Amino acid sequence: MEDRKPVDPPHPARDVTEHVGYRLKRTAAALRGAMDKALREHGLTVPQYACLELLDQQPGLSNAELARGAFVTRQSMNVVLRGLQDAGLIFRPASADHGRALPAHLTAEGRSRLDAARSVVYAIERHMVDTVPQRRLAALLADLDRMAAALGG
Amino acid sequence: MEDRKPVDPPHPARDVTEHVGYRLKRTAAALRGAMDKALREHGLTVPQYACLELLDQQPGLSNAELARGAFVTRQSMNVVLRGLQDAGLIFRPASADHGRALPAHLTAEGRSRLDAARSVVYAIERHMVDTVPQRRLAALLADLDRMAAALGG
DNA sequence: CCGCTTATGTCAAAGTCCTGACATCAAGGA
DNA sequence: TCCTTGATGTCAGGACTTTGACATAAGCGG
Repeated sequence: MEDRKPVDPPHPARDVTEHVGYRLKRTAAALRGAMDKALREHGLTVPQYACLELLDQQPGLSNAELARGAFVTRQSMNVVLRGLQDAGLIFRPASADHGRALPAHLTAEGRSRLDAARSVVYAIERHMVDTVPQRRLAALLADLDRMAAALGG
Repeated sequence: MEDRKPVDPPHPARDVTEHVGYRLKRTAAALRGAMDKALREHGLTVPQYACLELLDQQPGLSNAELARGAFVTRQSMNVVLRGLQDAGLIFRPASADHGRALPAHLTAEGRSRLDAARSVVYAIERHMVDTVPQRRLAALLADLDRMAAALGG
């Protein structure tokens, strides 16, 4: 145990840029920026795209459920939904049959717009993921999950 | 039917929540939320804390340099700096001797506030990092770096 | 020396997002 | 039954961030 010569303690690195949190934010910011730039050419924002993607895979999600899925508040998701609805990309019934939750669904145009945007987003993600060794990918996903769970995500 | 065949293709997972980008955003959002809640008790926002941390390790950074380090625009960082300056946590000379960049420095109060906030932030990060197996940590950092670099971060 | 490029700080305007608050609705227990 | 709890949709206000633009200043090559 005393053969350990580095003066700096291994855990709290002296440089913040060495911290996991900093790297995490850095990578997330880079991904957000790349997606933002690519989606702008398709007339979509990142939250809008996330909303469409969620609705494609789980039709009928309510505003609150979409908000949790996109990691924003209900209020923010509400304006996103209004925008998508005004653009004719999604459809919501005027009133709910059960409870207050209004189930949202993609329109035909919404689905085609999503397909177009999906191709560029997937290309970005592919380019990003291809830089990590394939056999580490599962571990990476698991680690991200564990960290999120530890923080109450 | 055969035993447990991988019906879903391994690469473009059908469920967005399986994508690396989604997990990344999820984890980053969880960390941001935890930090936001903890820092609020210290009267600091996350960008303000990031700014103090950067200035502690690299005194004399300019507005633009801090903005790049905190992954925000120069305009946003300018607002952050004004707030920190009004609160007496940082100090900037009124005019620059060389160029237009105004080097910022922590005040004594800024340093003490940072020390207090740092303890809770480090506790959060420690709790998060402790969930990933120690021998994977270096690989995790490397993978995050590679992904950010691939995206031009 | 002069023009060009790059980088910086700043301002104005808009958009985005969150906090706080309120009313509604379903479910469960006293 | 009542009513407490939890979840949802919505509104208003403010805080934060970004986009676009402009003027200034250093570096460089002609």
